[in-house]
Amino acid sequence: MLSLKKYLTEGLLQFTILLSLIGVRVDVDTYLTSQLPPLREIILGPSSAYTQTQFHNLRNTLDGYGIHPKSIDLDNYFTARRLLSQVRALDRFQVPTTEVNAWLVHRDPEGSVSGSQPSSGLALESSSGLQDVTGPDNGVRESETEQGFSEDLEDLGAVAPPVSGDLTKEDIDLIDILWRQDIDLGAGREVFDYSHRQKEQDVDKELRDGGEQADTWAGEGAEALARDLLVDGETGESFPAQFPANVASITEAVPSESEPPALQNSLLSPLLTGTESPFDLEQQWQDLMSIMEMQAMEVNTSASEILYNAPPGDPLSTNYSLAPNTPINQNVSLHQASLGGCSQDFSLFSPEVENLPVANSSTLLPLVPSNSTSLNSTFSSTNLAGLFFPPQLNGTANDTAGPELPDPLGGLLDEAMLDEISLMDLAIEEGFNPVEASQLEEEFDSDSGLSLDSSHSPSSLSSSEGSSSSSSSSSSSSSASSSASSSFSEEGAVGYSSDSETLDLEEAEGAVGYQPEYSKFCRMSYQDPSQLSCLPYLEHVGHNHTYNMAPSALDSADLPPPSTLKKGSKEKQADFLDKQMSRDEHRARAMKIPFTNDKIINLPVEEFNELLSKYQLSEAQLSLIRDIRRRGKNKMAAQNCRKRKLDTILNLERDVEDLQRDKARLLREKVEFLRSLRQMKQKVQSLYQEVFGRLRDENGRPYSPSQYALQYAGDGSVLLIPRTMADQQARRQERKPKDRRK
DNA sequence: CGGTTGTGTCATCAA
DNA sequence: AGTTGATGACACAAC
Repeated sequence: MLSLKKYLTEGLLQFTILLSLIGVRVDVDTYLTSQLPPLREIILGPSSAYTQTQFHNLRNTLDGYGIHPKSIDLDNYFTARRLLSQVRALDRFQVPTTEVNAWLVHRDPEGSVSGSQPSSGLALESSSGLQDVTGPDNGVRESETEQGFSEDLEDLGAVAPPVSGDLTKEDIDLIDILWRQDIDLGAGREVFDYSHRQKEQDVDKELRDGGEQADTWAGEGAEALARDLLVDGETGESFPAQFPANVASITEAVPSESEPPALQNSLLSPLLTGTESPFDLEQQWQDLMSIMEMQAMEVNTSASEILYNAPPGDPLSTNYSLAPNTPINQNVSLHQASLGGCSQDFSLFSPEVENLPVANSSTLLPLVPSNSTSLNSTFSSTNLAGLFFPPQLNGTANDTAGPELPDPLGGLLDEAMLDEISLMDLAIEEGFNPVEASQLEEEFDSDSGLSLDSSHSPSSLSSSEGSSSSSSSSSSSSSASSSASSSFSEEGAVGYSSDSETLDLEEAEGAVGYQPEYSKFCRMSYQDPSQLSCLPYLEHVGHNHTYNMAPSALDSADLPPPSTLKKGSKEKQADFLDKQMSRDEHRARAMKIPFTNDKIINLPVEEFNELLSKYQLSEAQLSLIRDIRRRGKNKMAAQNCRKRKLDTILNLERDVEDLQRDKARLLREKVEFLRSLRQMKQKVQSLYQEVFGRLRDENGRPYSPSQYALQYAGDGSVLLIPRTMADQQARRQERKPKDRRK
């Protein structure tokens, strides 16, 4: 029994590990097509692993444990994978093209090497630097990946150090393209796509090696930095080369001198005051709730505890809270103090700033509306058009209520997301070892082979089972069928039908001069002492499983009874065997049933009826035989049922794990996306600020941001329009997505 | 001694 | 209609 348990436990554990490991890399399709053909059927249709036949066959192996569960596990595993793919398809962020692009990038790590590797190099540097900087604050983080994640999150605000030399041409090209898109198109969608392209690159790298998550995550920051650098370079002295095409349409001339920071800041403030759409709010609620659930599930408890207990001054939260705060703050001087400079998009998130998260929060938070601290306040307005119509000066309801509502949620969500992601994804996905997986796979194959080996119907005895029972049963059942049948077939049928019917079973047992040889060898096939010694685990089995033996084996086991046994040992064995006998066996012996319970239970119906017809059995005997058969089969069925139940539970467990991992991945992707979006917004804001600040009216005076605003036209041109018009259009733009959602 | 676990058994349903 | 498998429920033994 203990060995059986151990075997079961270890097997399940190993297989669980295998599946979790495979879950990181394995492509379901390959399994479907090549390795496990039945799985296709299983996935496409009802699980064949749950069919009675298969289960039954598997169960008729040595013990059934460790073999069948694997097949079922695989079945459920792939079902889980399918479910997971569906979950992935949910696209909770409502991002068109997210899935396809992401998968493409995932599938082809080579293709993105040129574009992503340098970034990852940058990321490494930045992350390491950040790690050094923020080390004391993040002392609780233990694993490398966690650190990477955290650092990456820190990168949300902290841009990697300027290592522009590492940028490849592709990087610069990409940056350039994105830059132009930002400028030319001026629509939220482009920013959105860009952010996703960025995200895809990150995800790609991430998938390629979970251990490089820090690189991946920080890579984006590095890329953003690259863009930033590019922007800075272009916005420094001369007007950006990409700009004039659009700026040409501006109604007023654009002086080339730099603008006073005050004006820039006053412009930047409204820009950063992104309006939060109800959709975002709802999504964040959902995410928040899901995060709560995940917390409750205590998955990766230790990691979660560690991460959730991150110090309040953690750069992660600080970045999230600080960055949006400042823009919302409409005080020019304050804004200037926080942002430091409009041309420096990410100066706010420089490591120096991160070094003093608490100080920043203490200084900045009080200046900010109480609940307007969230990256969502800046991220929320995916519609850039709204971004370009700074509304705060008009003081419309949308301006105040809209962006502020989701802020507290956003802050919670972001922190929770970060924690969750780190604890979920890293704990589950890290440490995937292909070699180990292959070994496990081999193990699985061997096991499956075993199962196949023994997965024949009860009528055909498996070799493994034969070793355990049939070989010994050969002696016993042979004695039963040879000696017993020879003696019982005449005697039994005729002799004791009368008294056996009336006698109590036990009485009959004791009353009838029952040959010990019969009881010994007839029923328990493995009760030969020599055989028993070879099967020590059977000693722990309080019940016999002789019904597992195939009749053929029993039939083929017609060997003469071991007459050489000494009487003392015989008695001992008899006692032992009596204890080993099941109730039905006792009953059968009491009723002098002339064949083994194994036969009774495992023979096919035809053979069983044939066997019954051979003997002249009383009604009580026939009834008992049918009961024995029924109970025996039911016992097997119950065992199968229990194993199946256990497998189902285990599979559900694994499904939950997979879903949680997937959820963590999605959340991480969302963080990536939000980060990208925020960066893009900041960039757009700085550009807006710069362009607007360079505008002069006919008198050479700058336009007042309270009266005028820049607007991107659909054709990419930029117009200077009165703010009232801009607000109207912005409101119209906001209404659209709402209607679309309905 | 009570809770847990494993097992056998019965009743029942469905195929 | 009988057989068989699946499964919930229960009892019992072992731990």
